[in-house]
Amino acid sequence: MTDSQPSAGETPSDSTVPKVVVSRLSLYLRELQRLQAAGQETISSSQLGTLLGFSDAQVRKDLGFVGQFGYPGVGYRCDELVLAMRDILGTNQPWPVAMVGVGNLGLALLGYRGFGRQNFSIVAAFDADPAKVGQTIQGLTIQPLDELATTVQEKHVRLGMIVVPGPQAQEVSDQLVAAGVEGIVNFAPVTLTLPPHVQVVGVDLAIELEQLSFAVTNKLVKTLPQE
Amino acid sequence: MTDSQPSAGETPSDSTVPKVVVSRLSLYLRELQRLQAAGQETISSSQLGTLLGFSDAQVRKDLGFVGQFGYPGVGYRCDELVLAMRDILGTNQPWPVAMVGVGNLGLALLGYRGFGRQNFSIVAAFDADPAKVGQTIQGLTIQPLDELATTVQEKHVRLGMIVVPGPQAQEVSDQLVAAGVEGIVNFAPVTLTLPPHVQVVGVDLAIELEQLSFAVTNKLVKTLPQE
DNA sequence: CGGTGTGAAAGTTTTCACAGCG
DNA sequence: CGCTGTGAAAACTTTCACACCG
Repeated sequence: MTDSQPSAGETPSDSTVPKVVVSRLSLYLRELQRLQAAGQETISSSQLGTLLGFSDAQVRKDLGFVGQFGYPGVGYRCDELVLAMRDILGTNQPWPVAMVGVGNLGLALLGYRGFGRQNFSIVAAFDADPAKVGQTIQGLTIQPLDELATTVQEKHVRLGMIVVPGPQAQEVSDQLVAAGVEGIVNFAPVTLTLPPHVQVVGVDLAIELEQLSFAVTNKLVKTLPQE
Repeated sequence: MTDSQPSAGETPSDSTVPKVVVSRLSLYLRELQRLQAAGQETISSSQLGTLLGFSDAQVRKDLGFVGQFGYPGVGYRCDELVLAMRDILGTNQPWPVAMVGVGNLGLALLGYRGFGRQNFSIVAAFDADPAKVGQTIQGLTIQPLDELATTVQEKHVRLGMIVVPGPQAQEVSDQLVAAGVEGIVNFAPVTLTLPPHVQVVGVDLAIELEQLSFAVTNKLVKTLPQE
């Protein structure tokens, strides 16, 4: 019920940035971090675009949605832009995440180092299977689901990750919402019904392959960028 | 784009279907398969749309891109539409997949049952680590990378899955392309450079979380559908 | 110069609205 | 009737092109 308080600091993050633009911002950030690590100081929109398969104009327009970062005649300073993108995408602050479902995939995600790089960390893991509860993995003790609400509170968890089989996903999702998470990554192959104030991103591995089988079958040369 | 290909035919899969439409077709198929399993015979565009968070018009337009499947006054017959969608997306035929990189995530994907459901099966797994080569997992013996080309040929592999760390991904990708795969799912957090006839879908788990942290921070209520 | 930021034009996708059909 | 398929309108996104800047 509270109003929205963007307060993102200095960026004009008021207006709505199209979703597709946000997804490209993530790609820019990923590439910029690589360039930065490689010691590159500055980059132009056309260089960055070429690296990712976009036009220079698109890079500039996209960045224009969230601020003004460039130096005419020079381009963008990598480290400055990395900082700005992280601010905008939210990864300058830590994000404690709760995972539900510690099967094959859950285990793998617990061990995935890539999350930490962007300030996400899985701080609690839950499973409905009593045989799994109590086991310690990657330093985390698997908890029963009835501890979810308390733990979310205690550990200031804002995001949940659903890694249970499809048929259980909606119920888990309801529990995460009741516990107060603000966003959910859903690895289960079902569409979740959620209150509108809870954000969701779905990752269905079979669907990704399906997109590919369509593209291959139809020899789509159409679009370029990945992810 | 000028004139239309008036009804008549069955699958006018000639013209280019926008990428965003294809991704929704996958969601329709997923939902339809669930409905079918639940015994539902028919469904209208508005029911299907409601289930997924789309408008009825969008469902009809999307389906209109790939054919004519509906019965006025009735809707769509679930089993018919499932078959048609699978034909279009390519999952009525089997897709043998080669996986490269058998770490945490690779292991989890090897055990993931969801692929089989859509006719994908991982028929070979490769790793550069000599300690892993020769191990048998899920009935598959891990092979060295130098066997990639031969195995791709022998097993008629058309798709590859890259599950190696970022720095190795481009090289692996080059090898997959050289071996003749037509499409790649890339789980490594880098953008690959590929010849234009090879299709790619990128899945970067950290980026998915990033999209969520942006959405949560900016209280985006904007868009609805997942995946 | 080389390169940004940005209006205006072109192109694409979504929504509307309605004829037509079983 | 209820619901599809589809042109036409509206909304949105990308590309173009150019003023301006260091």
